[in-house]
Amino acid sequence: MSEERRLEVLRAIVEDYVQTREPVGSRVLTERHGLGVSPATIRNDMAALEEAGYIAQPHTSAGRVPTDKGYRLFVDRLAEVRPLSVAQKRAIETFLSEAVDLDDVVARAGRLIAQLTGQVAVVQYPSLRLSGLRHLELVPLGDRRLLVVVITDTGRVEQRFLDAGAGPGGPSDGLELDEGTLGELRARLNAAAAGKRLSELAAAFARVVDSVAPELRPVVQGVADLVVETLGEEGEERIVLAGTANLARADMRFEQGLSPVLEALEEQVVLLGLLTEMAADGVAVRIGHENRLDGLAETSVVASGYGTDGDTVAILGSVGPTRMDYPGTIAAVRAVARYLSRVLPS
Amino acid sequence: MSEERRLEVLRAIVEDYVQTREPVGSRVLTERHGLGVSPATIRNDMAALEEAGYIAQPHTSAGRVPTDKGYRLFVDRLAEVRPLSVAQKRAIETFLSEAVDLDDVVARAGRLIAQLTGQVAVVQYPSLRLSGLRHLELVPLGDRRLLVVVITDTGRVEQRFLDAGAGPGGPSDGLELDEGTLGELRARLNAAAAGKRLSELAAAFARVVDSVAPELRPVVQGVADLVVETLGEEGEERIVLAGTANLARADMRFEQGLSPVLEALEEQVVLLGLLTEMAADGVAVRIGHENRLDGLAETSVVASGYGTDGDTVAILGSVGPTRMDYPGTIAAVRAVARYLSRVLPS
DNA sequence: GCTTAGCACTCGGACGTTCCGAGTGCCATC
DNA sequence: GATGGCACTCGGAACGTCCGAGTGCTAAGC
Repeated sequence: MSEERRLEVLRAIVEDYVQTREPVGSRVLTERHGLGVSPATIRNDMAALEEAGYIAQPHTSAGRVPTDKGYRLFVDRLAEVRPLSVAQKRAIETFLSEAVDLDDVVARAGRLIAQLTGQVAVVQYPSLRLSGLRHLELVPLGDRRLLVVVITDTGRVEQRFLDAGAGPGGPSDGLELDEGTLGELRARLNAAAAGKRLSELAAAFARVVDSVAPELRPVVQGVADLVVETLGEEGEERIVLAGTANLARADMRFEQGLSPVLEALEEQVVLLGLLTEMAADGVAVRIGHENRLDGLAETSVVASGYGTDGDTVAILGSVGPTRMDYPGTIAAVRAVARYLSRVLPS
Repeated sequence: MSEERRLEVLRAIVEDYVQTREPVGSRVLTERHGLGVSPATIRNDMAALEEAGYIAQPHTSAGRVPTDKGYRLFVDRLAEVRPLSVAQKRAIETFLSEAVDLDDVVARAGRLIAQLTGQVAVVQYPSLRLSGLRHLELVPLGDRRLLVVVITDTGRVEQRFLDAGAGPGGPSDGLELDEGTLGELRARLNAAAAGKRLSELAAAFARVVDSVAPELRPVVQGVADLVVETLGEEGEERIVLAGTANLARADMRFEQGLSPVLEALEEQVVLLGLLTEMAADGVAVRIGHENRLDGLAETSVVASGYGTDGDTVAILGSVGPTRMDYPGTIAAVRAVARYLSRVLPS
């Protein structure tokens, strides 16, 4: 009973099951995959594989089905990379390069993954915390309110309102924040902050605060606080989904129904946590119960980071049933992550 | 056979069916709703209602089920408005007012509707075409590229790249778009455009183009074109969904499965078209086949416009099975639309 | 003229039984 | 160690029966 053949049997089971969605028995295994031994032999191997926890029987007198552990072994040792076709690669490249802005880039990446994998795509916007500041804009709204617009070097644009009259020691009622004053502030703040990461920003702003006229300090401080808060805020991470309809396709029966799956996907905070955990070099795979979320117990997640110059600024991936085409999904996710990194504003 | 009682019977059928999800027969009708007549009488009325197309039998020896036409009559003439509780209203108000920016407002509105109706929420971002321009920002990116940021009076922020060297008669290679020049342009453009709607913008910009130094004209023209294009572009309309998981709940069986429903909801362009069609004073209802989308043949859409000062700038609504609680859904959609209008930046 | 009681009729779905075949584990043999 | 043979299990399809909800119709009643 060679160890090698046993693995071969596992691979055959996984591939067959992924394709047919039926528990696979010893006979079809010998017929459809050229294993060159008899069903009885296979049965012995299967018994061993079941003993070791790689496969299981839904019920007596049914074929075998891979377990999470079985898929894990398959992904780690048995799956062969299957590169995309040239046509597919070109399609990805052109589709992404036609995007008009960051929203569009992210949306297109999602649609690509959903389409290539036939599953649900998850794409995180470039994280604000990992982005540098490109430009800071102050827009007077009248009534002493300011609109602060933060533009990052990853292309995100965030806006916040600031009540310039608020806070202790706010400017006296007579203070005018005219376009000239604002322009000066804008120039100074931008000069101090350009290109800086969150960790360096607070200090840079502090120096600006000290350098302006005393009556302006509260306002500048307010702006500085708001910017730091905006870039650092956990809640501002954003995720988009695509291809949810794929989950409802007939060939995607989930044991527990898809309610829990959809619910898990809607919990953006939790989902984000899962993705963040998965950040790693290259593509990471979480199978079934490996991701702790109950709703995703019957699903696997294939994810990869992306970002300019090897800097990971966010994560994207594909979610599907544990019984998914791992090689294909991994190839698709990797390809989209790569092209996305290339297209991002640098 | 009074006309009045017949309508009463229809109302009872709709209400009972919505609640129980079972075809309703003549007996339970007399028992559960105080109609004061015998089952046989009801049967006569039912035969008439069926003849007129308001109800139907799934099969012989089953009770009756309302048709789309029946729901329509119910909504138009029989449904009583059921105002939300004070607690609910307060919850809406506080939850919306805690939003930190437009994205957050829209997302929260969606979650509210999804939660109040137990269905899928659809919320459109304030339409760019219906928004006025609040502020225009020009950010130099070096290499003669500009980032043009458009901020509307509805709070949306859009960004576009502009290659200032492109186009016929572009600036000579030596031309520097320094901060000073840009500042001047920014001020002029904003002065010309502030508060203007799309229709008036082109003319206003044209005057600015004429007033600047000849070598700057191509750049200014480029910015003007880009802004007009951005505000006018159909593709830039945005929609978010919330509560998709509600569709998968056990009590939401669709005849055709929910695949077509999810697919229809993912087709943002088509969905947007549907919502736009529904724009009207107050809340509009589309029942079953009334909305032409095949995927939504088994669903109804309840939608309402929202916007400051009675100006409708976008639409939001709820999508659920035709067998939905119309009074409750209508009340929820209307309430959220109202509070949203109040919270929007004015 | 509308309402009602009575009654024959229909039909979907629940329930019980049978039957079949896929698939297994084990054992003796090669 | 691999294989053929064999008894065994069990899920699910197929089929028949039965029951009751619900109907439409007719004739009698208010």
